Amino acid sequence: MKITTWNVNSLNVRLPHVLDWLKTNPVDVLAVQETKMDNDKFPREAIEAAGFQVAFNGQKTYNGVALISPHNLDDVAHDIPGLDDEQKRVIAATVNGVHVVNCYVPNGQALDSPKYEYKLGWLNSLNAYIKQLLAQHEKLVVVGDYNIAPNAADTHDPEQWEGKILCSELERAALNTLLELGLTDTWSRFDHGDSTAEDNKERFTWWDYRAAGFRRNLGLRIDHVLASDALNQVCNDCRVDLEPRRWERPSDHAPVTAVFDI
DNA sequence: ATGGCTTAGGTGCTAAGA
Repeated sequence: MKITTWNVNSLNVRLPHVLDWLKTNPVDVLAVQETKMDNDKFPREAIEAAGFQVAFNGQKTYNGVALISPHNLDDVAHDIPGLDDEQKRVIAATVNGVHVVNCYVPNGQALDSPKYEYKLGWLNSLNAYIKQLLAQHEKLVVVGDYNIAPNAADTHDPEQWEGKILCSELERAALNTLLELGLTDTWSRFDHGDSTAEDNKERFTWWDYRAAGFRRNLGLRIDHVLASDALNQVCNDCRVDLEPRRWERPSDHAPVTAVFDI
């Protein structure tokens, strides 16, 4: 079973990329973030016509998440229970017995921004939600754009990013709390080359559009596939696909796929 | 050099992303 997370940065713009990528990458679940469209604008027909089931939770202009699968999406759930949040950032469903939670974690903007407080509170609520789900689902994956680089090596320039948004102590602590509930960052288990090599793009999932960020590999690893113990034990790969980042008019994020022997 | 580019909304610019 293959499960992919991809921040598409507008599904309106990126739908052709998504459908093209799925043709050559037959994954079991594709979790997308930043669809940036209301539910009544969602291209359900185009995705279903390509042979997929789809569930979506969107809003105009900002945020928005969706799950795409060739299999049935069961027990679809939206948002974080008990969290009063206008922003559409979470959708979950069960696919072939695996419960998949797709998250678009708030960016936070800067440590002195109210958005940073929102991000930390949001992560606190996510942790409580995932704790409940882990008690209910042995096979659980929590995927998405976390907007957190877990370690210094997950940035192109650890000195530049030290303590900055996406890399701050409290953000990393919130991610660690999530992992300590019983999840593993599957990417970290596999070899991705020299983590200090400037030209190694395999270690990042996002590159700034500005200043030729992709060519110069000004990247961060902020998109993750976290797996419960039962799934982690049968995970045999997790890696980023750089190809769609090279296509014309790409998303600034690349897809990350984990493979499970189930 | 805290900019660089890309998106949405709306039609000239601002806001937001990370």
